[in-house]
Amino acid sequence: MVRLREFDENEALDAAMRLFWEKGYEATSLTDLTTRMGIQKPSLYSAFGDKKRLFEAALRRYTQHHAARVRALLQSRDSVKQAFRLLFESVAAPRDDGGTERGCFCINTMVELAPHDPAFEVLTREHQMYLTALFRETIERGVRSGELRSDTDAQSVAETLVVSLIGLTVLMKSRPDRTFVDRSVRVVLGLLA
Amino acid sequence: MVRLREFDENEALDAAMRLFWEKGYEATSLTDLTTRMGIQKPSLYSAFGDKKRLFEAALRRYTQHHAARVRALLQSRDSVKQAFRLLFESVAAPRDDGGTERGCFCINTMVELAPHDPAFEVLTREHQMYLTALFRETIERGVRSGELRSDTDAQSVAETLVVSLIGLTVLMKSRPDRTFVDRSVRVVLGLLA
DNA sequence: AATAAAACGTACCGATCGGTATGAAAAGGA
DNA sequence: TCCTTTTCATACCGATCGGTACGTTTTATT
Repeated sequence: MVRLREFDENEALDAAMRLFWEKGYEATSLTDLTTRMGIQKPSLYSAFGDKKRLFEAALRRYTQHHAARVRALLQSRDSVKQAFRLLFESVAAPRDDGGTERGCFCINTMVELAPHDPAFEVLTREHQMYLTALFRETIERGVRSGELRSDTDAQSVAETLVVSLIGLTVLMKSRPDRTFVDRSVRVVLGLLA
Repeated sequence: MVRLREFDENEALDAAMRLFWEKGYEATSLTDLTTRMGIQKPSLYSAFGDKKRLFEAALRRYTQHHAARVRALLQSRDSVKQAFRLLFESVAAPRDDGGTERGCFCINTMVELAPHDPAFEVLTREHQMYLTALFRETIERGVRSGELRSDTDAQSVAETLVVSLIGLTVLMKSRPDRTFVDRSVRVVLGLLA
């Protein structure tokens, strides 16, 4: 029995993720979605449920990929300071391109949906907590290696770096001066000593 | 000649501001607006133009009030450290209320509209620059009074505090633990020394 | 009191919203 | 090959979207 899917669910979800990431939940219509996903509405509904459920699936996909990327980036350098500098500069990069400027999907969702939907409040909080754990572990590695001062409060510094990274990501959306961004990154990374 | 307005433009704009602040641009409908503003659609259009123009007027009103509030708060204490602590704690406050949790209208707009609308990119950037100037002047006051170290880089620290305050405001939307918030505020304010 | 100008309430506009009913097409099991 | 089951495409649903035409009511001026 059965007729099998003619589209790849992962590819379709990926397309939905990029669209929600770029435009947000409310500003993205089902027409936008079906066009970019390359499927029709009934296929979308049978595979992913309604718009909110599709959005949630897209966000979960994003947070998993994002967490993996941050983890890989932090582990890509022996120097903890270098690793964090790499991470912050990947956010502070100019992006004066023609490409799409999207920031962080999870942060966008924190602003648009978390205050009005407990499910997204939890989902976004858990991602920030996970990033904080990654940061703390990396800082602890730096303490063990002797790169960072032995009296470093890894947890507190990790939390502060997460807050700063969120702030920097949001601020970038207003395209501030490079000097502004560079100086604040320098000060923030100065917390690692 | 002429028949005069039966509603107060400032009151109506104030109601629109609170609504956009709470729900964002896309999620706020004209029906929501006319209901809360207490006027009909033709009155809204003749007084404020279309939805985007009304939103822009509401945001300008917000940034003016917000800037005045921050300025007053920073000037309310002789101690610069105390003043910034007051400001950051007003953002980090629990708000475990039944009231509306809204965060900062300007930050919400940075996330929702600035990346897709140059007018709001400029408007939100200018507000952040103004806040940065307020912070810098306050820090310089602390340096002059001897409360802060004389080698303090007022501009860089001001920029970093703005970034941190944005990050904290956004993070609050996911209702993180008090301990997380308190520790990161403590570390950030540690930049004032 | 007559008039002209502006704001009011109502009722409506086409377009689009998120979501679905329906029937044809496709494919594994018998 | 026939049947059953799922997916596909089309066409459609009521509701709501942002925005406006229009006729009435109000008011300052003459």
